[in-house]
Amino acid sequence: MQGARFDEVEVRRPDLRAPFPERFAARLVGQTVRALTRRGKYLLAALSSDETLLMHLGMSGWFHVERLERRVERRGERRGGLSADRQASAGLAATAPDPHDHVIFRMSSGATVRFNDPRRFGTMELLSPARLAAHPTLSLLGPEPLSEAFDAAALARACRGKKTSLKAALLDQRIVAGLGNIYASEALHVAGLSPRRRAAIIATPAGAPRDAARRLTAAIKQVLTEAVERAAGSDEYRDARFRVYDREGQRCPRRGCPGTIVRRTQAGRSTFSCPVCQR
DNA sequence: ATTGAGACCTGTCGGC
DNA sequence: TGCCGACAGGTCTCAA
Repeated sequence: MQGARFDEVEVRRPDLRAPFPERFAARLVGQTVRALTRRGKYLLAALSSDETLLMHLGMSGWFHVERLERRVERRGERRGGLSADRQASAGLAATAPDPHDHVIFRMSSGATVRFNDPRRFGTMELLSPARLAAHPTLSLLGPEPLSEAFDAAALARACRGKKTSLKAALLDQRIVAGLGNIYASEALHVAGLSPRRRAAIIATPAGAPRDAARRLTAAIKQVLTEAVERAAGSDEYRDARFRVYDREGQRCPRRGCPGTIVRRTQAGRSTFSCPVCQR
């Protein structure tokens, strides 16, 4: 998409979690994507008109990219290796779109980009610079977890005085941007911290980082870095093997730990942890 | 002001 | 085989 123009925009189902912007397709066609970036779980396409196309995948959303130059695509994708069913659905797309393909972008580069989202929790917004800057969620996002700005001091400051649990704090996008339910559990396990402890325990009353803040910050960076490396080009969600997520009743993977993974509900979400090595 | 619960929507899976 | 409830990766709103 980057550097390419929207030649055709097909909205096949305009009612995602939020309704589509007025005249969404008409406003996109003819515009060029100046840059394609990410902030937290949001994707941003900066457009030639200075507007931004803001996209979120929700729970079940995904983008499928298909190019006209098939040979180029095959070579490019070999390293990651698409799963067999995804290749099959790619072949089908041209003739019989999936009923959950809600938006289709046809780009001047020859790429066709389909946004598919069975649960329709995803969103697409088209925002002026002013409305982008004032976006109620985006403007409040915390630091990028893999940036230098995210360190033990920043995490401790954000958690200072918080009565909520560590798990809930990690899911709060204002504290750190982009962690979801899986990697919140994973990071707490790596850090050896119980998801049920109060978030405030990682900071001194003055907001300075305790050792737990250092361990947690390092653990977040570690699990995300590993996940990105593993996920590049593959179906990460289905293929991934997690330390604790979705492993209730199994042995704790920490060397020498005799614990068994438990699942508990916190703030309406499943949390997985080892009650022996996470304190 | 913070916090947790419920809502949004569809698909899948396990149990009976 | 078929039906039913539980559960799923994320926000967002509302009421306590």
